[in-house]
Amino acid sequence: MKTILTLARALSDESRIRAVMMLRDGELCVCQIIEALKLAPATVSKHMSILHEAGLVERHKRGKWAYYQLVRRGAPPAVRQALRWLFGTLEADTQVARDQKTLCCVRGTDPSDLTGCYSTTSRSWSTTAAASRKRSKSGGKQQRNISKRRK
Amino acid sequence: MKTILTLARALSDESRIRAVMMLRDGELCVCQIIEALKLAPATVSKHMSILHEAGLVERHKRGKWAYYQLVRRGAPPAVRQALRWLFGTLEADTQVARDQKTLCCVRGTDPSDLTGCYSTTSRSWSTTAAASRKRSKSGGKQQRNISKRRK
DNA sequence: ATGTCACTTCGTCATTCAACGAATTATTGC
DNA sequence: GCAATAATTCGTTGAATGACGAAGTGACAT
Repeated sequence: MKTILTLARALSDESRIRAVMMLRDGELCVCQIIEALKLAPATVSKHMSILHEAGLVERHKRGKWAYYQLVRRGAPPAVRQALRWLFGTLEADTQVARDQKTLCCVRGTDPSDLTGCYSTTSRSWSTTAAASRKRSKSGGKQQRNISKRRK
Repeated sequence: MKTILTLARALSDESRIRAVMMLRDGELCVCQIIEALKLAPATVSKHMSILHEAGLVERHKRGKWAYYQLVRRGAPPAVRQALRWLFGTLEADTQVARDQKTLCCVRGTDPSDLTGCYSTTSRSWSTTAAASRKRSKSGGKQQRNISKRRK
């Protein structure tokens, strides 16, 4: 019961579902997930930790980067079944498709080129937003200070 | 995405999971679920409404009683897969087993013999507990909504 | 019609939780 | 050593959620 409750809770947040779906094509560095979700590092870290505790993802560090990937063999049936459920249901989801498109840009990039998330000269979120905007080539305006990511 | 989020949220509460598992062997009256979960009527009603909105259960009234049952055919794949996931994972769960044992007593009882949940003279939960204790071995088979007995 | 019963809905309270900035840890490079 | 970077942990805040009692709704009995 505790198992399935932890799993259901882990999957009851849109950002975490998106993160799981993003990992379908292979491991990702935390900074890449931050890029795609456009959330603060602290928030993404917490999300990944929740997914990890539910047994859905594995973590391994390489250098100063932390990479997450979906659990592989050895995963309990409850977890694998939950993942199949997700994959099957979100096959044609628009948000998932958008994220995959975003990851096409991010995946080919070395983590060291994604710097900006942790800039000390300005807030992380705004730097993150600015960086992503620069990458996506629109030098538009910048939404300040409030991020209302509520599901 | 909305679908799977609603489903995951619906299944991220222990009481609701227990309710779903209890319905595996057939429909139940709300008052029977109240008995088994030992929660206030208002709380159980809300839980069932959340399960209903997620597409996991159906509701139909007979007389003044409301019965819930698991969705049958016609249910979307996402829902059926979620249910299979639950059933498979909680196959040997101790809480689910306890509930089934409780339901052995409650299922054979006519809803009209379960009165006490809505007593106005004392708190519902304590009355509920008292009623369940009092109603030790009342025979009687599954009957329609005919109140054959007044207390 | 009046009352009772079986919920359901409403309003409230306490807890949980997602989001963030700040502080901390860990790793790399100078 | 020291600074910079990547990620995590900590502490706070506001929104969502679960619990309940009270009030409302509809069905049935008298």
